[in-house]
Amino acid sequence: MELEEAYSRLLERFGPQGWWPSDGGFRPRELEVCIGAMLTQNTSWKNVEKALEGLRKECRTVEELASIRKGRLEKLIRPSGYYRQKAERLKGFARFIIGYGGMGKFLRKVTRDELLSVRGIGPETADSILLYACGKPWFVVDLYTKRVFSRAGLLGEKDSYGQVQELFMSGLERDVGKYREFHALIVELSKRHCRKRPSCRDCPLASGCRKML
DNA sequence: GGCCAGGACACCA
DNA sequence: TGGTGTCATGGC
Repeated sequence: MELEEAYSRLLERFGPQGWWPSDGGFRPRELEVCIGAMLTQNTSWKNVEKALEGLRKECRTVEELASIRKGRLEKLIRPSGYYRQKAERLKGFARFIIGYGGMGKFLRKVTRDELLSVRGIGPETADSILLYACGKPWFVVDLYTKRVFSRAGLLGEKDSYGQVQELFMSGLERDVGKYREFHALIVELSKRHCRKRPSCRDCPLASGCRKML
């Protein structure tokens, strides 16, 4: 099975996921993706939503994020876990964006290396921001991507982030919409088929692997 | 009551 | 480079 075929199968089964930013009150709305990408590190999206819900009431711009008291920010994002670390890193990220020239310039011009220089932003978070906030074609690799596609026989269990990303970016049409949907569909596949009691029989990709993530 | 979620980083060999 | 401990809440 090739990657384009895997994408088609997932899209047909689960439909479009629509992960890109809706209007949640942050300005610009892409800021929600940037914040969410950091808050969701090793954390379920449900908990992130709780944190965003509190945050959006009093902190909707990078300027507000940079100036809010750290203790207050910790309280607001507490449901997302690791709240001390994340509060510190979010404020640092906000200062970085302001120093960069503001959200507008940041979204247009920031590079992957520049993002990786920010404390708290690693490869997956950087690519999530580039893809879902900046609209640049960087494929997001997560643990699920590695596990699902190594079981489907398309990559090795121990391939590095860069190797996996290269495989997807060379094996797919370079298209932001497709990259966005594909990553979201892989997460959806993992949720539905690979957790707890694996339902492998009708798995669209690796039928019969019978393994949990 | 244990396990784990849309990771990153410091530290070590 | 590769392995390990740490950070922490909430849902199931």
